[in-house]
Amino acid sequence: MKLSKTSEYAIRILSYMAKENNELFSAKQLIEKLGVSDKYLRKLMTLLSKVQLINSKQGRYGGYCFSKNTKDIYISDIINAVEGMDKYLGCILGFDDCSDENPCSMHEVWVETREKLLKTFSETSLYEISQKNSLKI
Amino acid sequence: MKLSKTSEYAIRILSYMAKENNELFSAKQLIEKLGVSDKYLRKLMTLLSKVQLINSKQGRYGGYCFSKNTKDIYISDIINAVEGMDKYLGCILGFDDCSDENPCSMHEVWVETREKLLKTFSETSLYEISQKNSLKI
DNA sequence: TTAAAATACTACTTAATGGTAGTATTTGCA
DNA sequence: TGCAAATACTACCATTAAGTAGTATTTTAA
Ligand code: SF4
Ligand code: SF4
Repeated sequence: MKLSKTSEYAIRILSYMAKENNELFSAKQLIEKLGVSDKYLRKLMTLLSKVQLINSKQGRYGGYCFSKNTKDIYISDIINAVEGMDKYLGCILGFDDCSDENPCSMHEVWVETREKLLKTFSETSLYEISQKNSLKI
Repeated sequence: MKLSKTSEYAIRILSYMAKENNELFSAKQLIEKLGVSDKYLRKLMTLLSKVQLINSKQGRYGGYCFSKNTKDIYISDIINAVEGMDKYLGCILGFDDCSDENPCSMHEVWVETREKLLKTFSETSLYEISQKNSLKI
Protein backbone atom coordinates (compact mmCIF):
# COMPACT_ATOMS: atom_id res chain seq x y z
CA MET A 1 0.00 0.00 0.00
CA LYS A 2 1.26 3.36 -0.91
CA LEU A 3 -0.52 6.66 -0.66
CA SER A 4 0.68 9.59 -2.73
CA LYS A 5 3.04 12.05 -1.04
CA THR A 6 0.23 14.55 -1.15
CA SER A 7 -2.02 12.35 0.99
CA GLU A 8 0.85 11.44 3.28
CA TYR A 9 1.56 15.10 3.93
CA ALA A 10 -2.09 15.99 4.45
CA ILE A 11 -2.54 13.24 7.03
CA ARG A 12 0.68 14.21 8.80
CA ILE A 13 -0.25 17.84 9.01
CA LEU A 14 -3.81 17.31 10.20
CA SER A 15 -2.92 14.63 12.72
CA TYR A 16 -0.28 16.95 14.14
CA MET A 17 -2.85 19.73 14.41
CA ALA A 18 -5.36 17.41 16.06
CA LYS A 19 -2.80 16.33 18.61
CA GLU A 20 -1.56 19.81 19.50
CA ASN A 21 -5.08 21.14 19.64
CA ASN A 22 -4.14 24.82 19.30
CA GLU A 23 -6.63 27.48 18.32
CA LEU A 24 -4.66 28.52 15.28
CA PHE A 25 -1.65 27.21 13.38
CA SER A 26 0.52 29.29 11.09
CA ALA A 27 2.12 27.74 8.01
CA LYS A 28 5.50 28.70 9.46
CA GLN A 29 4.82 26.70 12.61
CA LEU A 30 3.73 23.62 10.69
CA ILE A 31 6.65 23.80 8.30
CA GLU A 32 9.09 23.87 11.19
CA LYS A 33 7.59 20.83 12.88
CA LEU A 34 6.80 18.65 9.87
CA GLY A 35 9.13 17.94 7.01
CA VAL A 36 7.09 19.58 4.27
CA SER A 37 8.34 22.44 2.11
CA ASP A 38 6.85 25.91 2.51
CA LYS A 39 5.11 26.24 -0.83
CA TYR A 40 3.90 22.68 -0.97
CA LEU A 41 2.37 22.87 2.48
CA ARG A 42 0.56 26.09 1.65
CA LYS A 43 -0.79 24.66 -1.56
CA LEU A 44 -2.13 21.70 0.38
CA MET A 45 -3.65 23.82 3.11
CA THR A 46 -5.50 25.84 0.51
CA LEU A 47 -6.91 22.60 -0.90
CA LEU A 48 -7.98 21.40 2.51
CA SER A 49 -9.69 24.70 3.28
CA LYS A 50 -11.54 24.61 -0.05
CA VAL A 51 -13.29 21.41 1.03
CA GLN A 52 -13.95 22.88 4.45
CA LEU A 53 -11.89 20.52 6.53
CA ILE A 54 -10.05 23.55 7.83
CA ASN A 55 -10.56 27.30 7.74
CA SER A 56 -7.85 29.65 6.68
CA LYS A 57 -7.53 33.26 7.64
CA GLN A 58 -5.29 35.65 5.76
CA GLY A 59 -3.57 38.71 7.08
CA ARG A 60 -1.73 39.52 10.25
CA TYR A 61 -2.46 36.94 12.95
CA GLY A 62 -3.98 34.70 10.28
CA GLY A 63 -3.45 30.97 9.99
CA TYR A 64 -5.30 27.68 9.85
CA CYS A 65 -7.75 25.99 12.20
CA PHE A 66 -10.17 23.08 12.02
CA SER A 67 -13.63 23.97 10.78
CA LYS A 68 -15.26 21.00 12.48
CA ASN A 69 -14.68 18.58 15.29
CA THR A 70 -11.81 16.18 14.70
CA LYS A 71 -14.20 13.36 15.64
CA ASP A 72 -15.99 14.12 12.39
CA ILE A 73 -12.94 14.05 10.15
CA TYR A 74 -11.97 10.64 8.81
CA ILE A 75 -8.82 9.55 7.03
CA SER A 76 -10.89 8.91 3.93
CA ASP A 77 -12.12 12.53 4.04
CA ILE A 78 -8.55 13.74 3.96
CA ILE A 79 -7.55 11.49 1.09
CA ASN A 80 -10.65 12.47 -0.81
CA ALA A 81 -9.89 16.13 -0.30
CA VAL A 82 -6.44 16.01 -1.84
CA GLU A 83 -6.51 13.25 -4.44
CA GLY A 84 -9.62 11.07 -4.19
CA MET A 85 -10.05 7.58 -2.74
CA ASP A 86 -11.32 6.06 -5.96
CA LYS A 87 -7.98 4.99 -7.30
CA TYR A 88 -7.35 2.94 -4.18
CA LEU A 89 -10.60 1.02 -4.50
CA GLY A 90 -10.43 -0.10 -8.10
CA CYS A 91 -9.51 -3.42 -9.61
CA ILE A 92 -6.16 -4.84 -8.60
CA LEU A 93 -5.54 -5.65 -12.26
CA GLY A 94 -6.36 -2.19 -13.54
CA PHE A 95 -9.58 -3.00 -15.35
CA ASP A 96 -12.48 -0.64 -14.95
CA ASP A 97 -15.56 -2.36 -16.20
CA CYS A 98 -16.08 -5.37 -13.97
CA SER A 99 -18.64 -6.10 -11.34
CA ASP A 100 -18.73 -8.55 -8.47
CA GLU A 101 -21.12 -10.66 -10.50
CA ASN A 102 -18.59 -11.50 -13.18
CA PRO A 103 -15.41 -11.93 -11.26
CA CYS A 104 -12.09 -12.73 -12.85
CA SER A 105 -9.50 -14.99 -11.32
CA MET A 106 -7.99 -12.38 -9.03
CA HIS A 107 -11.20 -10.86 -7.78
CA GLU A 108 -12.15 -13.03 -4.83
CA VAL A 109 -8.66 -12.90 -3.43
CA TRP A 110 -8.56 -9.14 -3.61
CA VAL A 111 -11.98 -8.07 -2.39
CA GLU A 112 -11.60 -9.06 1.24
CA THR A 113 -8.38 -7.13 1.64
CA ARG A 114 -9.85 -4.09 -0.04
CA GLU A 115 -12.83 -4.07 2.28
CA LYS A 116 -10.55 -4.08 5.25
CA LEU A 117 -8.55 -1.21 3.84
CA LEU A 118 -11.62 0.89 3.11
CA LYS A 119 -13.06 0.18 6.54
CA THR A 120 -9.90 1.35 8.26
CA PHE A 121 -9.76 4.58 6.29
CA SER A 122 -13.42 5.45 6.55
CA GLU A 123 -13.89 4.64 10.22
CA THR A 124 -10.78 6.10 11.79
CA SER A 125 -11.11 9.72 12.82
CA LEU A 126 -8.43 12.32 13.45
CA TYR A 127 -9.61 12.48 17.03
CA GLU A 128 -8.99 8.77 17.57
CA ILE A 129 -5.51 9.13 16.18
CA SER A 130 -4.74 12.15 18.30
CA GLN A 131 -5.69 10.26 21.47
CA LYS A 132 -3.00 7.60 21.05
CA ASN A 133 -0.06 8.01 23.32
CA SER A 134 2.67 8.26 20.76
CA LEU A 135 6.16 9.63 20.49
CA LYS A 136 6.38 10.85 16.94
CA ILE A 137 4.75 13.78 15.16
CA MET B 1 -4.79 0.26 -2.85
CA LYS B 2 -3.17 0.82 -6.13
CA LEU B 3 -0.43 -1.20 -7.73
CA SER B 4 1.63 0.33 -10.50
CA LYS B 5 0.55 -0.39 -14.07
CA THR B 6 3.65 -2.50 -14.38
CA SER B 7 2.55 -4.83 -11.60
CA GLU B 8 -1.01 -4.87 -12.86
CA TYR B 9 0.15 -5.97 -16.29
CA ALA B 10 2.52 -8.59 -14.92
CA ILE B 11 -0.21 -10.16 -12.81
CA ARG B 12 -2.67 -10.10 -15.70
CA ILE B 13 -0.28 -11.73 -18.08
CA LEU B 14 0.88 -14.46 -15.74
CA SER B 15 -2.60 -15.27 -14.45
CA TYR B 16 -3.76 -15.60 -18.04
CA MET B 17 -0.88 -17.95 -18.79
CA ALA B 18 -1.59 -20.00 -15.67
CA LYS B 19 -5.22 -20.37 -16.66
CA GLU B 20 -4.60 -21.34 -20.28
CA ASN B 21 -1.84 -23.71 -19.30
CA ASN B 22 -0.22 -23.90 -22.74
CA GLU B 23 3.28 -25.18 -23.28
CA LEU B 24 4.45 -21.94 -24.84
CA PHE B 25 3.04 -18.45 -25.33
CA SER B 26 4.22 -15.99 -27.95
CA ALA B 27 4.21 -12.28 -27.25
CA LYS B 28 1.85 -11.86 -30.18
CA GLN B 29 -0.67 -14.22 -28.62
CA LEU B 30 -0.55 -12.45 -25.25
CA ILE B 31 -0.83 -9.00 -26.80
CA GLU B 32 -3.94 -10.03 -28.66
CA LYS B 33 -5.67 -11.38 -25.58
CA LEU B 34 -4.61 -8.82 -22.97
CA GLY B 35 -4.68 -5.08 -23.40
CA VAL B 36 -0.98 -4.45 -23.14
CA SER B 37 1.08 -2.82 -25.87
CA ASP B 38 3.61 -4.84 -27.82
CA LYS B 39 6.78 -3.20 -26.62
CA TYR B 40 5.66 -2.81 -23.04
CA LEU B 41 4.69 -6.45 -22.75
CA ARG B 42 7.98 -7.62 -24.17
CA LYS B 43 9.92 -5.40 -21.81
CA LEU B 44 8.00 -6.91 -18.90
CA MET B 45 8.46 -10.47 -20.08
CA THR B 46 12.19 -9.93 -20.27
CA LEU B 47 12.12 -8.70 -16.67
CA LEU B 48 10.12 -11.70 -15.54
CA SER B 49 12.45 -14.10 -17.28
CA LYS B 50 15.49 -12.44 -15.70
CA VAL B 51 14.20 -13.40 -12.25
CA GLN B 52 13.35 -16.87 -13.49
CA LEU B 53 9.62 -16.78 -13.07
CA ILE B 54 9.39 -17.62 -16.74
CA ASN B 55 11.77 -18.82 -19.42
CA SER B 56 12.04 -17.15 -22.75
CA LYS B 57 13.22 -18.66 -25.95
CA GLN B 58 14.29 -16.59 -28.90
CA GLY B 59 14.08 -17.49 -32.55
CA ARG B 60 11.48 -19.14 -34.68
CA TYR B 61 8.97 -21.06 -32.54
CA GLY B 62 10.29 -19.22 -29.53
CA GLY B 63 8.15 -17.72 -26.80
CA TYR B 64 7.58 -17.75 -23.08
CA CYS B 65 6.76 -20.50 -20.61
CA PHE B 66 6.73 -20.91 -16.86
CA SER B 67 10.02 -22.03 -15.36
CA LYS B 68 8.38 -23.49 -12.27
CA ASN B 69 5.08 -24.77 -11.05
CA THR B 70 2.43 -22.09 -10.73
CA LYS B 71 1.78 -23.38 -7.22
CA ASP B 72 5.18 -21.97 -6.33
CA ILE B 73 4.65 -18.50 -7.76
CA TYR B 74 3.00 -16.01 -5.43
CA ILE B 75 1.57 -12.59 -6.19
CA SER B 76 4.30 -11.06 -4.06
CA ASP B 77 6.94 -12.78 -6.23
CA ILE B 78 5.48 -11.11 -9.27
CA ILE B 79 5.36 -7.66 -7.70
CA ASN B 80 8.89 -8.11 -6.40
CA ALA B 81 10.10 -9.09 -9.85
CA VAL B 82 8.86 -5.97 -11.59
CA GLU B 83 8.98 -3.19 -9.01
CA GLY B 84 9.54 -4.47 -5.49
CA MET B 85 7.05 -4.94 -2.64
CA ASP B 86 8.90 -2.62 -0.28
CA LYS B 87 7.08 0.55 -1.21
CA TYR B 88 3.77 -1.06 -0.33
CA LEU B 89 4.89 -2.03 3.15
CA GLY B 90 6.29 1.23 4.43
CA CYS B 91 4.84 3.83 6.73
CA ILE B 92 1.48 5.23 5.71
CA LEU B 93 2.80 8.70 6.46
CA GLY B 94 5.92 8.35 4.36
CA PHE B 95 8.50 8.30 7.15
CA ASP B 96 11.26 5.78 6.92
CA ASP B 97 12.94 5.54 10.28
CA CYS B 98 10.31 4.28 12.70
CA SER B 99 9.91 1.00 14.48
CA ASP B 100 6.91 -0.63 16.11
CA GLU B 101 8.39 0.27 19.49
CA ASN B 102 8.00 4.00 18.95
CA PRO B 103 4.73 4.28 17.18
CA CYS B 104 3.22 7.56 16.09
CA SER B 105 -0.47 8.35 16.10
CA MET B 106 -1.30 6.61 12.85
CA HIS B 107 0.73 3.47 13.38
CA GLU B 108 -1.59 1.17 15.29
CA VAL B 109 -4.46 1.90 12.94
CA TRP B 110 -2.37 1.10 9.91
CA VAL B 111 -0.46 -2.00 10.93
CA GLU B 112 -3.35 -4.43 11.04
CA THR B 113 -4.50 -3.53 7.55
CA ARG B 114 -0.98 -3.82 6.21
CA GLU B 115 -0.54 -7.29 7.68
CA LYS B 116 -3.68 -8.43 5.94
CA LEU B 117 -2.49 -6.99 2.66
CA LEU B 118 0.91 -8.62 2.89
CA LYS B 119 -0.63 -11.95 3.85
CA THR B 120 -2.90 -11.94 0.84
CA PHE B 121 -0.09 -11.16 -1.56
CA SER B 122 2.42 -13.60 -0.15
CA GLU B 123 0.08 -16.55 0.30
CA THR B 124 -1.91 -16.50 -2.90
CA SER B 125 -0.37 -18.49 -5.73
CA LEU B 126 -0.96 -18.22 -9.45
CA TYR B 127 -2.28 -21.78 -9.37
CA GLU B 128 -4.95 -20.87 -6.86
CA ILE B 129 -6.03 -17.98 -8.99
CA SER B 130 -6.13 -20.04 -12.15
CA GLN B 131 -8.43 -22.58 -10.50
CA LYS B 132 -11.23 -20.10 -9.90
CA ASN B 133 -14.12 -20.43 -12.27
CA SER B 134 -14.11 -16.95 -13.71
CA LEU B 135 -15.30 -15.19 -16.81
CA LYS B 136 -12.67 -12.58 -17.49
CA ILE B 137 -9.06 -12.78 -18.64
C1' DT C 1 22.79 -20.82 -46.20
C1' DT C 2 19.30 -17.87 -46.13
C1' DA C 3 14.90 -15.96 -44.91
C1' DA C 4 11.23 -15.80 -41.64
C1' DA C 5 9.69 -15.38 -37.16
C1' DA C 6 10.48 -14.85 -32.81
C1' DT C 7 12.71 -12.23 -28.48
C1' DA C 8 16.36 -8.55 -26.61
C1' DC C 9 18.24 -4.16 -26.39
C1' DT C 10 18.91 0.95 -26.54
C1' DA C 11 17.25 5.24 -26.69
C1' DC C 12 13.75 8.34 -27.00
C1' DT C 13 8.89 10.61 -25.93
C1' DT C 14 4.91 11.59 -23.17
C1' DA C 15 2.19 12.12 -19.00
C1' DA C 16 1.70 12.52 -14.12
C1' DT C 17 3.40 13.72 -9.76
C1' DG C 18 6.10 16.32 -6.81
C1' DG C 19 8.31 20.62 -5.88
C1' DT C 20 9.79 25.80 -6.32
C1' DA C 21 9.79 30.90 -7.35
C1' DG C 22 7.83 35.07 -7.46
C1' DT C 23 3.96 38.03 -7.09
C1' DA C 24 -0.63 39.39 -5.35
C1' DT C 25 -3.88 39.84 -1.80
C1' DT C 26 -5.67 40.24 2.84
C1' DT C 27 -5.67 41.84 7.53
C1' DG C 28 -4.80 44.48 11.72
C1' DC C 29 -2.34 47.58 14.37
C1' DA C 30 1.12 51.52 15.27
C1' DT D 1 -2.57 55.55 6.21
C1' DG D 2 0.99 52.60 5.59
C1' DC D 3 3.74 48.77 6.92
C1' DA D 4 4.37 44.10 8.61
C1' DA D 5 2.88 39.55 8.65
C1' DA D 6 0.19 36.34 7.15
C1' DT D 7 -2.20 33.31 3.16
C1' DA D 8 -3.53 32.83 -2.18
C1' DC D 9 -2.45 32.49 -6.81
C1' DT D 10 -0.03 31.65 -11.22
C1' DA D 11 3.33 29.77 -13.70
C1' DC D 12 7.09 27.35 -14.13
C1' DC D 13 10.85 23.32 -13.20
C1' DA D 14 12.37 18.37 -11.89
C1' DT D 15 11.70 13.66 -11.32
C1' DT D 16 9.63 9.41 -12.10
C1' DA D 17 6.51 6.19 -14.38
C1' DA D 18 4.48 4.82 -18.62
C1' DG D 19 4.71 4.06 -23.35
C1' DT D 20 6.91 3.86 -28.24
C1' DA D 21 10.23 3.32 -32.14
C1' DG D 22 13.72 1.23 -34.33
C1' DT D 23 17.48 -1.91 -34.55
C1' DA D 24 19.98 -6.16 -33.17
C1' DT D 25 20.13 -10.89 -32.08
C1' DT D 26 18.66 -15.69 -32.00
C1' DT D 27 16.68 -19.81 -33.84
C1' DT D 28 15.11 -23.15 -37.14
C1' DA D 29 13.08 -25.05 -41.19
C1' DA D 30 13.09 -24.95 -46.11
S1 SF4 E 1 -13.28 -9.35 -11.80
FE1 SF4 E 1 -11.01 -9.25 -12.01
S2 SF4 E 1 -10.67 -7.72 -13.59
FE2 SF4 E 1 -12.77 -7.40 -12.82
S3 SF4 E 1 -12.64 -5.93 -11.13
FE3 SF4 E 1 -12.45 -7.99 -10.20
S4 SF4 E 1 -10.22 -8.37 -10.11
FE4 SF4 E 1 -10.55 -6.69 -11.56
S1 SF4 F 1 5.17 5.16 13.93
FE1 SF4 F 1 3.99 6.55 12.57
S2 SF4 F 1 5.54 7.57 11.33
FE2 SF4 F 1 6.50 5.74 12.25
S3 SF4 F 1 6.23 4.04 10.75
FE3 SF4 F 1 4.46 3.96 12.16
S4 SF4 F 1 2.87 5.20 11.12
FE4 SF4 F 1 4.84 5.74 10.19
